[in-house]
Amino acid sequence: MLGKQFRQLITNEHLRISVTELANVTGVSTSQIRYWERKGYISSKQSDKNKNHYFSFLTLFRVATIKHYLDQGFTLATAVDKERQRQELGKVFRTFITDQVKAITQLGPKKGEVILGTLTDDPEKEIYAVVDQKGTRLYSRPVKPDRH
Amino acid sequence: MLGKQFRQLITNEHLRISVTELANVTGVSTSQIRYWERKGYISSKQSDKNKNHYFSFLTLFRVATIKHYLDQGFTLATAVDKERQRQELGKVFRTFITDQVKAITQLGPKKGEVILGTLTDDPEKEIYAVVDQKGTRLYSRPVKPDRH
DNA sequence: AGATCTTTGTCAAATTATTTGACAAAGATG
DNA sequence: CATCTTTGTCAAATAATTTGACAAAGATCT
Repeated sequence: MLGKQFRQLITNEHLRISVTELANVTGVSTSQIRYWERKGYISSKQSDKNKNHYFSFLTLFRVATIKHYLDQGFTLATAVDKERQRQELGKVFRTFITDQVKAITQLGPKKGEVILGTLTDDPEKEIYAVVDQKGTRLYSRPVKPDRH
Repeated sequence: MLGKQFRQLITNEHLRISVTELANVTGVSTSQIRYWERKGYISSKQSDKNKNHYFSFLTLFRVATIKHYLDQGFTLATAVDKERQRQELGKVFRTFITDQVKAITQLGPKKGEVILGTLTDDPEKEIYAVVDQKGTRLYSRPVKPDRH
């Protein structure tokens, strides 16, 4: 199922971006990133000396969070602390995508459905979102019995 | 709100990856990617001749989908056709993330909540997911009246 | 007030990564 | 057999990045 593949792409820990891209997307300069890495606040993957540094999506989230706190006026060390305390909202988001988004199916031209699964306190009800050109709308429906 | 920033990072059309990264993540070789671009099946951003080609996340999804169909035995042209007919599940997914994920909040250490909004056919009920180390669970609750 | 630390920017030499045109090759199709 | 599709490989040229070094501004400490 393609939906599963897409979700794996998003959460793929091997998906990585270059330092320049990280800087462009987050607004944190490459020299800041270099310094933060030297301080041990963030990490990158580098197969050998002089080779490119690559950053994971989770690191991207973390850098964006640290930047958020720096913009609020905190010192770098405090921003890093607060980011750590938040336990990486990026991971929450990733777990949600991986475990809660069950399937993505296509219904027709420019129309699809995202299946979110059953309610924990009402397992007879399944939640799904309809996505089309107007946006998205959330619905519930009774769980269909398995055909096999 | 940080949750919004994270969602913007995922759906950010300016987030881009290099051709080598696209090849690594999708399993499609760089010479295939070059050929597909020459054929007009996919596109990249390139600020000038001889500069790096950069691919958007949506293009990443599309390449992955085309690869999926090639692996099923279709010719390249047919795979591209089928991908076009699917209207890019990646866009469905993106719209879902952008419009349906309302907020991501943190409740405590390694625990958070993803707010999905109200049911269209029952606007008094709000759906949310609790994310923790066990995974995720979906719940509904009455909509709280606004304080402001 | 001076010393020290934090944080970020800039530079240049060295190295890696990518682009590009060209060509080969295998298999499919006409 | 000719032509097209699709992909791989090569090498020269160019871009992108790394790295160590150093400067600078502001905060903090003594």
